[in-house]
Amino acid sequence: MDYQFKTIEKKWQQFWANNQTFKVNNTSDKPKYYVLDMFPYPSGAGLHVGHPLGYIASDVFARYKRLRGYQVLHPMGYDSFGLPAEQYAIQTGQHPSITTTVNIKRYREQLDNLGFSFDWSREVRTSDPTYYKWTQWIFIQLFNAYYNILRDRAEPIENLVRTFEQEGSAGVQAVCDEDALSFSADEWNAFTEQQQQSELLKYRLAYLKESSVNWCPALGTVLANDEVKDGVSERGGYPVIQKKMMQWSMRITAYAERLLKGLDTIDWPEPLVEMQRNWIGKSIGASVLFKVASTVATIEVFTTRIDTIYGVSFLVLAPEHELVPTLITDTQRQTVEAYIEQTKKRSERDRMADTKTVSGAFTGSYAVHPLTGKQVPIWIADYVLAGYGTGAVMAVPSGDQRDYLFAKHFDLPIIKILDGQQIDDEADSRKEGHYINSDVINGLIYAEAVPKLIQLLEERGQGKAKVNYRMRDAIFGRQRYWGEPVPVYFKEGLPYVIQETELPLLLPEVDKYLPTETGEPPLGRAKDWKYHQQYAYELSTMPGWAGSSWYWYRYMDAHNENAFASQEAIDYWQAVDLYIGGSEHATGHLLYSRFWNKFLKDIGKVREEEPFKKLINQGMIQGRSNFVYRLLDEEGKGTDTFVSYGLKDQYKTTPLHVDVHMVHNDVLDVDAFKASRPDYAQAVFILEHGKYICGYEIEKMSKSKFNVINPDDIVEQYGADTLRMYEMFLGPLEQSKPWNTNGIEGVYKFLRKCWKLFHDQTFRFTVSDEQPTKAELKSLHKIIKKVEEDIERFSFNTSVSSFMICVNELTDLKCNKRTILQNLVIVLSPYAPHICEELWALLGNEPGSLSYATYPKFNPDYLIENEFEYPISFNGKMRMKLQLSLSLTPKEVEEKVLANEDVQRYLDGKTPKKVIVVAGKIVNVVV
RNA sequence: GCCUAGGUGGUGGAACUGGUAGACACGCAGGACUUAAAAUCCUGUUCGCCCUAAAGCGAGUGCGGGUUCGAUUCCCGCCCUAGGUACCA
Repeated sequence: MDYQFKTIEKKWQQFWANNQTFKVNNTSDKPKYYVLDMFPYPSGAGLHVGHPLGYIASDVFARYKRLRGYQVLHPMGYDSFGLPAEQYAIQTGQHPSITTTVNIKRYREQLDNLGFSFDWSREVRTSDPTYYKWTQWIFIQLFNAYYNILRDRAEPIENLVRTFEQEGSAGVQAVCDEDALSFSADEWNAFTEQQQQSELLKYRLAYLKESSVNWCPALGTVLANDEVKDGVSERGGYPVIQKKMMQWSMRITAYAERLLKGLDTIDWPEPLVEMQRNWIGKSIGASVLFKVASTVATIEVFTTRIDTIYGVSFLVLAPEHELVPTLITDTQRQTVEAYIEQTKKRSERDRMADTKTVSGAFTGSYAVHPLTGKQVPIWIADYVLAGYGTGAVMAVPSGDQRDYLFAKHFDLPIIKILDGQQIDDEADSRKEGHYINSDVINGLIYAEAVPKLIQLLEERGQGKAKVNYRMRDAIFGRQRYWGEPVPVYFKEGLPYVIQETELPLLLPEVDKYLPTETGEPPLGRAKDWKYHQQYAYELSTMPGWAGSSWYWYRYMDAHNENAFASQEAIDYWQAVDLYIGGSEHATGHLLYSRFWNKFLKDIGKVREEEPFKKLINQGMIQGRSNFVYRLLDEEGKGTDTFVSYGLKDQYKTTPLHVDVHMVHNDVLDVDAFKASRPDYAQAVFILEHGKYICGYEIEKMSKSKFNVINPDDIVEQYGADTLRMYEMFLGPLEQSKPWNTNGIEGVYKFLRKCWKLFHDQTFRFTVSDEQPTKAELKSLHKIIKKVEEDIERFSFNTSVSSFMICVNELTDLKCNKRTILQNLVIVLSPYAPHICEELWALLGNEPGSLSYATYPKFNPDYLIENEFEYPISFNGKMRMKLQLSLSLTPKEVEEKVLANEDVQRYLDGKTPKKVIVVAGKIVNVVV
């Protein structure tokens, strides 16, 4: 029989499922390897050909590792809480869990079609109560913990309480809110329960705090900074405004330094590491206190250039700075208030867009320079951001371009502080030279000035060295229905977590998925949803990233009812060895996951500081959209005439997306187009060379662009093995590239050739037990080595090419030797598992045993040739080739080359300066 | 602006530590088989020059320099594309 991919693929997919071929245990003599994919959100649209790219790569790798003798954990699950299911519920009234279940079923069918080696017995769904029970459990642990700076780790909040009881707050070094109080042990013990709890909330790692949040009125929810793009919501594109609300937050800032340091210990793509570094945004500098003249108030500023302090000629505060109202003098009141009003009106977006315009207002007050004692004016301006540092800066016009422009604009003094500074046209931020006009540091250089100033400021109590981070604490609440309920109830206005034994706190049923009439989140609709009939539950749910911040541990022990995973499972699997997913999660999921992992380590539940040792970003597969060009009439309205791509510039046309399924090699199937919609039935075409040529563009794959290619269709036409190999063949894994089905024939042909190696002309299975020839062994061992090297460095595309070469060679050699083919099947099986299983069984092996076969050992002896055609170049220019034995030493090669007649003739009596023999194979004669 | 990655035939791409640039595949052209088509197989395919042929010559990896016997690879300057980020003090 010819290569019948449909029968073969169905057969083996069923076999794997029935025999649980890929089920793994949590104990084994084998070394472990953990290959993880970023689990998908099961959207209603299903998978397109772009989604499986990473899954195929990870599956190839997992299968390869299995052949190398590892026990491989390779699971899959669903990040099944999320907005689309909820939006759908709001529109239709259908419970999100139903939508989710239906979508998951479809995802599973599509995934099963591709022959992945997932251990489905470990599937997780974040929206499943047996799963989110543990998400809630982790939340409780975070609530019951604080960050001890001295020991640089999270600790139980009871430790903190004990310290407060015995010593008060004096000796405590912990990460906390700015408004944490100072008190003695006696004072603490005299606090009411309410006072104590409200103080502890300032230390907890999961805490409630009034904060300014991104509120999206249209979605009725709070969004994280990374869910807001250009002032509108990432999902849906609705406007977002700033609003003060009591919000659950995660004290991720406590881990800022560890998150930063950990980046040096993991094997991640450099761009991604860089993104996380920028996101954390560490800057080393100093904070300086400026007294406000003739008051007791002080303004704290943060600077990374403390050495420029003598160049300060004014202070600038953010318009939102809390001290601003007290600083405004009567004469300035009108101007300043007008300015504040004006900045409020400008959206974030406008403020960002126009960074050239200089604006600001003088408050009327002055601050006292801490070192010179001189008075400097205090201004407000919107180039200073309330959310970064202290919301106030010391302005040094000579060294900072923004300060420079500001000083020029408002005619403020510019003080030169370094002897070499060039400040005629712009600020000079260089640190070279010796300080001038700088009192105690005059004549010093940068490296000397900084420690001296810090010491001076510290002695006077006017400043200190300080490290500032850009990263903010992560907002953790969402005013939505379809998420994990926060396991918290309120007693006298203060939050308490529920008993662990009462978990999971189930998501209650509601009549509608909208906010209540009084503006409460949808959970407010759950009547009698109370903790012990008495206290009200928290009504917000957790954000999308909660469930995905620890899921790789649940795969280790997916059905454990007593812990999120057993100690044995965690000890065996440890951490993810290889994680494959998109780079869009750089500062979201991947940062939060590292944070939770570090916390779980601190409380002794897991053993690794970093969860994902190696990470690969697969590129996005984009769609290739096709366009037709509709002729416009004089009024600019569309007509029934369509102009071919090459002629469109001669007419007035408008481009329209056309379904790519009606286009082949950019030529439109005119009849299919006419039949596609009733209003196209009368369509007339202006053709070129008798064809209608479509334009094209590379865009994201989406329904609305009619460019979605469903993997099911490809599998139907060519089979899963072809699709798998083709996606790998398309280009480097990490690179984004448009989908183009044109080249798939080549891969399909390859698999058929493979099949033919094992069959005679009448398609009868035939192999020979004869001894393989040297040439055949060489071909085999080349591919053994190549695939090994390629997979280890994730260069899957070049492997596919090598397979093609190998099979072409074996075909030319008419090789049907059992030993060769048997090994070829093993090496190929990670890429094309179905056909390989079939051939493996045909070769007489036990069905299903291929997945755990042993990867053949490479023997370099077979690659050694006796004769080789040496390229001989003179001064780097190729002149001739020489047949020589490969076993010669470089010295012997040199002698043979120089003795050669043609070489002698070329040299024409001259003696070469030197002869270079590279890697035993290339000879360059320098004349 | 800054950070990061990249720029190679008609197309996707290969060339791993500097060593025969264009592997492999698509497409295209020509041919074989066939009544025909599909399938399959063979030949050619970086560009230019030369040519009856055999063969040969020159240029060539975004642009301009440099290091080297030798550069797609290393260094300097510039241009372009993609992703990230943005008044971060």
